[in-house]
Amino acid sequence: MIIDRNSPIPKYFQLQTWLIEQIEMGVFNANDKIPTEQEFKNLTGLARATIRQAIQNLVSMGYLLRKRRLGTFVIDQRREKQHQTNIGLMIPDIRMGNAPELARGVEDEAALTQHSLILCSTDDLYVKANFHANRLINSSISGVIFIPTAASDEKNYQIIEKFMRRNILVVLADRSLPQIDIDYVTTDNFEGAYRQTEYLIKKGHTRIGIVISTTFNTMRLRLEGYKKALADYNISVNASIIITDSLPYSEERYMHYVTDLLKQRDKMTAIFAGHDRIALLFYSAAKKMGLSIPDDISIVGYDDLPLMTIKLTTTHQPFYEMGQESMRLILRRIRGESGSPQQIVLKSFFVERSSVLQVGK
Amino acid sequence: MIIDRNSPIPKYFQLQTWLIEQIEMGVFNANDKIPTEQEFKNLTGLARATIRQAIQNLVSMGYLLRKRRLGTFVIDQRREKQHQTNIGLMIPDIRMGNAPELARGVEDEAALTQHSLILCSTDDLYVKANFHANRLINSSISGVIFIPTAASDEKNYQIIEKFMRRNILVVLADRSLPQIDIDYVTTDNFEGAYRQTEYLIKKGHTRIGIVISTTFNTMRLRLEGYKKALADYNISVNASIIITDSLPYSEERYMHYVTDLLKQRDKMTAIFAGHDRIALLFYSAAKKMGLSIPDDISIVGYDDLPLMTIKLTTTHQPFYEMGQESMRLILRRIRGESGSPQQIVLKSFFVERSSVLQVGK
DNA sequence: AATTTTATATTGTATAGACAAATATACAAT
DNA sequence: ATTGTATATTTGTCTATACAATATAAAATT
Repeated sequence: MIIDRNSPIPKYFQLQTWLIEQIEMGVFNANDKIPTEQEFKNLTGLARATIRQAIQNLVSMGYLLRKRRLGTFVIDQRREKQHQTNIGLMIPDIRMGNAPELARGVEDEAALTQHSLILCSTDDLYVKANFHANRLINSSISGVIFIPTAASDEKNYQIIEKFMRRNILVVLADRSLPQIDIDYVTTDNFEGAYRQTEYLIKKGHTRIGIVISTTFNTMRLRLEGYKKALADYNISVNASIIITDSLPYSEERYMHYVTDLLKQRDKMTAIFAGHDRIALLFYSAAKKMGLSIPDDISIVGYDDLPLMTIKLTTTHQPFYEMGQESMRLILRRIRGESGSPQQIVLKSFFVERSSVLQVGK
Repeated sequence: MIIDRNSPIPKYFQLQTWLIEQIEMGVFNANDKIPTEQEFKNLTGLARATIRQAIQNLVSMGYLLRKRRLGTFVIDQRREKQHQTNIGLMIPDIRMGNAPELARGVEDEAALTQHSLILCSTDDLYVKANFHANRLINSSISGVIFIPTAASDEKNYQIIEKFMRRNILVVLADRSLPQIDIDYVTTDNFEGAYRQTEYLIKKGHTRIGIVISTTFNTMRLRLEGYKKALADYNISVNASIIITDSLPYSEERYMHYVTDLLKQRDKMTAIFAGHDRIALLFYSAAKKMGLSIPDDISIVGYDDLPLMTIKLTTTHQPFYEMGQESMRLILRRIRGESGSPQQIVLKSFFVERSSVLQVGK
């Protein structure tokens, strides 16, 4: 039976753990009435006070609710979860690129339903992500928006699983991971890059270089988009002006690539910079080498950072909306919407400024 | 005595409320031993089980701690507060200027003690600040770093008081408020502006204009620093080239001021832009008017935004450190450090680039 | 049909008493 | 000096019992 009278474990405690087990195993479901004190007395042979002690403990632990004359009922744990109103945002660095836009999108959407945003910067490192994950789990969040780190896919899965094991909702933003079926929100990197490369071709450019990191699948998709556009227009490219690097972006390293490429500028008339910060390196390097953009070389970027005075032709990614959508996904799941994982791909748009010259004709 | 035997209020409840009163009134202090069950029995005439019921309730409410053989002790509520590990950051907009730097400083410092940062953007509006304040209070934070909004001082006080009434620690960052004695962290805006103006003077400039908002005391201090430097060097200024505005910054309005000022450029050789974003407007406007910086006019900014390609001479404000210091102040208070409110003024430093020309000589 | 009363089941409050477990302290034995 | 033992104290566990309060459901009354 439920109670072992020879055990040194207190009887009230035996009853208490048995009850918790039943609830967690779903034998007693949310809002179910559990046996009355009298029934437990008959069931276990314990004194009413002992039974009360067990039940009372579970009441103060939030498992049970007692109603005079009516009985004792199991509290809906999911409902309780709705009262947890914190959402984690794990982002490489709030100071980087469009991270503030994304954060603000999440925040505004969260505020609509009285949710709060807990900010965690991972610096793209597994160790930091893991550290913050543990903290977030401890402070009992109901969901997390996670931008995978630059670590291996395996490591990123570990982080995600850690959340999922604890019933914390996970949405990936911007970057997705292969072989994992989970809600995510990203932008049309392939299409955006295709569109942008096509624009260069239509501006008369055929010799188009690219400098891009391949750390994240977003970047790899941009590279694919660039290649597809060239293929579709039957343009073959000199492999020496396709510069890729699997390590995360660093200014010094990329400054080398940029300078190298500018030195071989007889090989090309335009360059696709993997993102706006790389494009800016071209502006700096060009200035040093006495070159002018777009007169000596055309440049396109990607991201549309707020650059104020530099008129860079680029693709705007809707980071604010990405934040909003990620948050909306989590909220829908919190509300109990089930169904297969959703992949939301947001439209980016091309912004024509004046860093590309019309050539030929 | 403690228990009224004729009252319809349950006796255990009477004892319980009496105990809470004693604790909250400080009759029983943190770590004090309260009477034993036997003593309470003699004191109140209640049965031991009834006394236990009262005490047990306070244990599960977190007021008391029982130790076998030793007795029952009052838990240090302040110590307990350390277990609430969320800190609010109320900032105008995470996307604006150096807000991400500050947020990251707060976050990194908070992470050291396992604290989390809840991000709230106020858009410099009282209503939003109030909305977030209510939310933060509900999610039980232990402290808040508040950057006062552009609303009246009175309204800002209301927000602060709301937190203080609930024993939530408040630290002001960047902007301080008059007539309120509270912890704050800011930078040496007066000195920074003085230093910068002095630099212009030493570069041979005597006719120096300024465009600055006076909404916040940080800005007013910069204006004071500018005026003091000129006075110290016996330079009198044409009031028409001192342009101030008490409304919060808006790009369109300031573009007018900037353009106006550039049109009267015969009146001056250098301009002190209240902050870097205003300085950037000068770059844009100058470009349109075919002017060159610094050849036609010298510009200094303030803030040291990451501008990449523009070589603006400006003053760097240590926003990351400001975040760190704000967080450290809160942590010290959480740890129970008392003492009068602290005002921390961080040193900013002048960054000489190439937006100022040597004149005269 | 609507209202009031009554019965009853269930939890809530309260008492009395007994023994168990733990631990600080003092003291004894090794 | 360490280890073991005894003792007193305090909280912990458990039983048995009694009556109170409350909400539902059934019965009685209007």
